[in-house]
Amino acid sequence: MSVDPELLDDLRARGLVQDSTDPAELADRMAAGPIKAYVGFDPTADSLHVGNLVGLLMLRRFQDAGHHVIVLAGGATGMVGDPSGKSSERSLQSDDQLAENIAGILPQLRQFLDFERPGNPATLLDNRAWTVGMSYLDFLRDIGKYVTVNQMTAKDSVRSRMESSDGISYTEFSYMLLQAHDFAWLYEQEGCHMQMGGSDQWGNIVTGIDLIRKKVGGQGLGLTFPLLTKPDGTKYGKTAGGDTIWLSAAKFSPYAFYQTWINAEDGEIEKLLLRLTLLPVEEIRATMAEHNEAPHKRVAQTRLAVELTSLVHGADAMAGAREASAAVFGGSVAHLSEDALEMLSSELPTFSTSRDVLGQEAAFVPLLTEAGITASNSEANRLLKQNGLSVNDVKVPVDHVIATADLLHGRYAAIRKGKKHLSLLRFDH
RNA sequence: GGGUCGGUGCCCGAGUGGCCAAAGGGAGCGGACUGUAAAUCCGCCGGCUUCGCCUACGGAGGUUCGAAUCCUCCUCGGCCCA
Repeated sequence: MSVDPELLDDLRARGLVQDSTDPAELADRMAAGPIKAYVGFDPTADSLHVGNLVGLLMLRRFQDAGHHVIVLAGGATGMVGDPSGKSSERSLQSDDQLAENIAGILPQLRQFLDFERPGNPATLLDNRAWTVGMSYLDFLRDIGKYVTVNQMTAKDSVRSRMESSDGISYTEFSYMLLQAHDFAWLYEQEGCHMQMGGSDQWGNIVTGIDLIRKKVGGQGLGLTFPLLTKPDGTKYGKTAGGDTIWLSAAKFSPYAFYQTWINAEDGEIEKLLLRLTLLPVEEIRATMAEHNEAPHKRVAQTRLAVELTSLVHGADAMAGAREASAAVFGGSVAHLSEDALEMLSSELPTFSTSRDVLGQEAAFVPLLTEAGITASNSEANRLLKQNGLSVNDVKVPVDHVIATADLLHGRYAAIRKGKKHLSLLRFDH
């Protein structure tokens, strides 16, 4: 099986290499033939989010280039909690919660890789398999003996926690050993010689490489990619509103997902295309050139939204999201057919309510709150005062009475909050 | 354990008896301008039956006509000493 010799250069061109072990050796090993690499994901929630996407795609890039990849679910490490990037101790997850989270992320971990590919099928492993049965004494003798506390406390995230008043529990302090053990185990048992991760994982990865050297006498490889950050420097994974951009359609709708990327700002778009899509670099450059010719056409944003939504939610869901977007932002919602509205109701936040309120004085404001369009009646009143609400694309006054005349096809009302937030009310009982 | 300083709205952070629903900044929301962009500007930004009322400044009591502001106890945290 031959490998794509361009992979490492491609990763560099995309800005996906933050740190790596000896670059020359890395290049040699990757060019010499298929190498086996892994990325681990801890089940901290019942879904992965965009922040995890970079790592998943990293594996995908390796697989596509002919390498072997292992995606590791952190069934064991998730029980302990990685202190990296965390300013305070986290509470442990209950067994039930953990099981639920694993069940949620496993399909997502599978989704981006090909487990049937002839020659180099991907492998999914759970570190619980080789950790759960290990006795504490064995762990201390076989792993702990090789790692000095000096080395562990040198790590920034550990150090800052040690200096903070809350301190760091022995449990979280030990996390790094578990991860190092994983790497060593995979090295020995699976012939997996390389670990990748976000830049906050560098310390954990290096600890694993040290362990491999001391315990097995082997030479592990490590590579980290930059964490995806927003223009303000904060981690990606959250929308402007502070909601996490989940990969699960149930937690973050394909429409909302699509819209997130459509709204990406110009200054970010090239970086996002490079790191979050599999589009060839030259094609991205060409898209950017086209975009810069006529920025208002938002070619790059559309490209990003289409690519990413298809990748994460599939072509059908992407098409639905795109149509909904076109309907919402393309023209007047009021002219849509009943079928189109029906379709929209599955994409947009839709609230089903009773026809009783129609024509009632002062029923509109509480309805908005009940429907979750506004957080409180006060907010609804405020928005109305500020001219920020429209029904079927017509701005409505403070004393608006929702009535039969507001209904589209006898049962829908499209409520727009500001410019971008469209919800549907459905009066069907 | 002793001493000392502190816990304010989503976050940071002013406020030491009435003019405090509480300065200022950030975030967020609406509006204008645009390209569903960025930047900028304007407005809003606890709740409610909104000229007023209710809830709120770690918790519980108390002093006072009146407390985020004073007192007592509790609780949590910083720092210093042991």
